[in-house]
Amino acid sequence: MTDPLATVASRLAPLFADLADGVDAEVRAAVADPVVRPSNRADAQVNGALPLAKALGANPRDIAQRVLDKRPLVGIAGAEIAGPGFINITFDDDFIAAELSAVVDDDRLGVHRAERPEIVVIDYSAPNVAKEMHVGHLPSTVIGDSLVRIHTFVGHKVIRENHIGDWGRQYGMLIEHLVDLGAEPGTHLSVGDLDAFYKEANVKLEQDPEFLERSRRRVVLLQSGDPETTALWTSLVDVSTEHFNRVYDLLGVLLTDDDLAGESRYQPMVPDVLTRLEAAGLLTESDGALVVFPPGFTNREGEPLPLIIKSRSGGFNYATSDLACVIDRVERVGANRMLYVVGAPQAQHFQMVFAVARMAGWLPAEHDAGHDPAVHVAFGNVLGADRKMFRSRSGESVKFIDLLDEAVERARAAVGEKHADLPDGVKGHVARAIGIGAVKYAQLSTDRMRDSVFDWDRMLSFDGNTAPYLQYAHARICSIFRRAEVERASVRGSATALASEHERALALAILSYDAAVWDTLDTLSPHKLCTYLYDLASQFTTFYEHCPVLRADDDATRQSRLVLCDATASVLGHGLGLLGIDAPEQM
RNA sequence: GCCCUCGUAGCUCAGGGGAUAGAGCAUCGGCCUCCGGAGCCGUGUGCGCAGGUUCGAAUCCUGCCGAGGGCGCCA
Repeated sequence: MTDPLATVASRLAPLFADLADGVDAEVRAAVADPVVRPSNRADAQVNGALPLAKALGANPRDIAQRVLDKRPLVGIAGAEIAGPGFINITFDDDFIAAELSAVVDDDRLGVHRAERPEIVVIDYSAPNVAKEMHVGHLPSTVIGDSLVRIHTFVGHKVIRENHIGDWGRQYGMLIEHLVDLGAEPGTHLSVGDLDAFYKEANVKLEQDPEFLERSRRRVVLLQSGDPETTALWTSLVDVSTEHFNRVYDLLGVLLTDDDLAGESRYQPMVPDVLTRLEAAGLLTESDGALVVFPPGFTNREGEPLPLIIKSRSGGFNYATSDLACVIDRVERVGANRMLYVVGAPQAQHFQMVFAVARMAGWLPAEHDAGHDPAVHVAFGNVLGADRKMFRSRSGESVKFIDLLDEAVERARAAVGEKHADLPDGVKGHVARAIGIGAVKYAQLSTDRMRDSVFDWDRMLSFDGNTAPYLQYAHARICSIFRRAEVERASVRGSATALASEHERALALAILSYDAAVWDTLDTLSPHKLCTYLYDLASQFTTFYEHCPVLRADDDATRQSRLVLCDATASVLGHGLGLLGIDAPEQM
C-alpha cells in the first residue's frame, strides 16, 4: 500500500476511533473515519474532525488539536489546523522519496493485492452467432476486458465468460438456409457475409411458408439433439467464432475459444432450475406459464411482474438460462462474485434474475467487503456526433471489424504525417496501437453509465484525455532514455531528491497509482483509471517543461529526475496495459 | 401510469458530503532558438428548476422539467 493518503488515514484512524469511543455505536463507524482527501491547499486534507466534533458536541479545532497532539504523522508529514477544523497535510520530502523508491523497485508499482482473493466470473462481449459483431459490442467487450485485467492484477482468480447467443428459435431458419446453400454436415463453411446470410434466411422465413415449416421442424430437431442438425449448427457456430476471433485479435482482448460459454451450454441445466424452484415453493402458474414473482416488481397495470421460467408454449427463455448460469457459476465454478457487463436496458431483467436467485438461496454470501455477489455492470449507448445511435452513413449499424480497420487506417495516416521516418514495420505496429487504443480509451474514459459519443477526431487527438496523448507521453519518456543511452532499469536504485514543486507533484501522482487502481476496482469504473493516467501524464508534462533532465545542473539531479521519468513511464505503460491498451516505445 | 439511468463552461467530459467546482477542445491574448512544438502561460463562461437534510450539498432526500431506456412469455 503506497497511497500516501491511505498511510495518513491508517495512522489517524485509531486516534479518531479513540476519541469517538463515547459515541453511540451506530454513528461511531461513520464518525471515526478521518476522511482524508486530496486538497488544493495542501497535499491532502483531513476532514474527520468536523463530524466527530459535532457528535461529541466539541469544538472541531480542539478535536483536530487533540489528534495532532499525539504526533501521529511524525516522519510522514507536517500537519496544521485550518479553517473550522480541517487538518492540512504536507508530506515530508524524505517520506515521498522513500515511498517512491519502494514503488520504483516494486514490479507491482505499489499496487497492493486483494486481501482476500476471490473467484470472479466476468460475463462480457456476448455477440450472436450468425451475426457480425457491431459497435454495440464495443462497450461490453472493452469494459469487460479491462475489468478482467484489473481483477487479475490484484490477485483475484478471474473466469472469463463470453455468453454468446447460440441458441434459440432462429437457428431453425439459419440451419435450413445452410442446407439450401448445399452445406454438408461437418464440412467447413465459408459464409462470406454473416449479416447477409442472416437476412436472406429471414426473408425466406417471411415469404416462403414451406421454409417456415422446415425451420420449425429444424428447431425441434436441434433441441432433441439430432446428430445431423447438431453438426450443421456446430459449423454455424464455428464460422461465427472465427469471425469473433478476428475481431478479438485485432482489438487485442483476452477472450479465446476457451471462454465461450454460450446459452446452449446451459440448456441441459434448465430442468434443474425448474426442479429447484419448484422445491423451494417459488414457482407459480400464471397465464399458462411457470413463473416466479420476485417482490417489488410491477407491470404497466401495477400488478406483480413475473420472471418467466417456462413459457406457455413450453419453451424456456433467457431468464431461465441466466438462472442456470448462476447455479453453474456458484456451484461448479465456485464463484464468489459475478459481474455482468451488459447494457443498461437490461437492468430490470438482471434485478429480477438476481432477486429470484437470492430468494432461491443460490447466490454466494456477501463478503465482508460489503459488495454484492452479483453485479450488473451496466453501460449506456454509443452515439454518433448527432447524439443518435452511432450508425454508418447508410444507416446500418457499423460493423466492429470495419470500425477497427478504419481506426488503424486513420492512425496510420496520422503517424505517417507526424513521424514519417519511423521504419515501416514499426509504423504498422504503432498505427495499430494508436488506432485501437484510441477506440478503447474513448470508450473507457467516460463514466460507463452515460451514453458515449463516438468522434474520430477527438479520440485520435494527441491533446486532451485520449489514448494517443498518454501513449505519446510514454513514448517521449522512452526516447529520453534512448537519447541518454541509459537503460531504464539501471536508474532504479538511485536516490531521488524532490527539489521543486513539480518533482514533488509528479512523485505524489506516481504514488497514487495504488489508490487509482483500487478506486477503479471498487466502483467497477475504468474511467477512474483513465482520469488518473491523464492526470499523471499532465503532471509529467509540467515537470518536464520545468525540470531539465538530460541537461540537469548536476549528475545527482539528472539521475534523480531519470528515476521520476522511469517511474512515470512504468505507471503509464502498466496502467494502459490494465485498460488493454499498448504503449509503444516510439511513435 | 409505474420504475431505472442521465442532466456540470459554447462543445466533449471529470469531480459524487468538505474550504475558492476542474480538464481538453473552441475563443481571445501572450511566451519560448524547443532534452520529440503532438509545447508553455494566461483569459471568459457553468452545477436543469424548486424545496429539504447538514456546521457544510454539484454530491444525499423529495417534487418538477428535459433526454434516453424498461415495464409477462424475443434475447
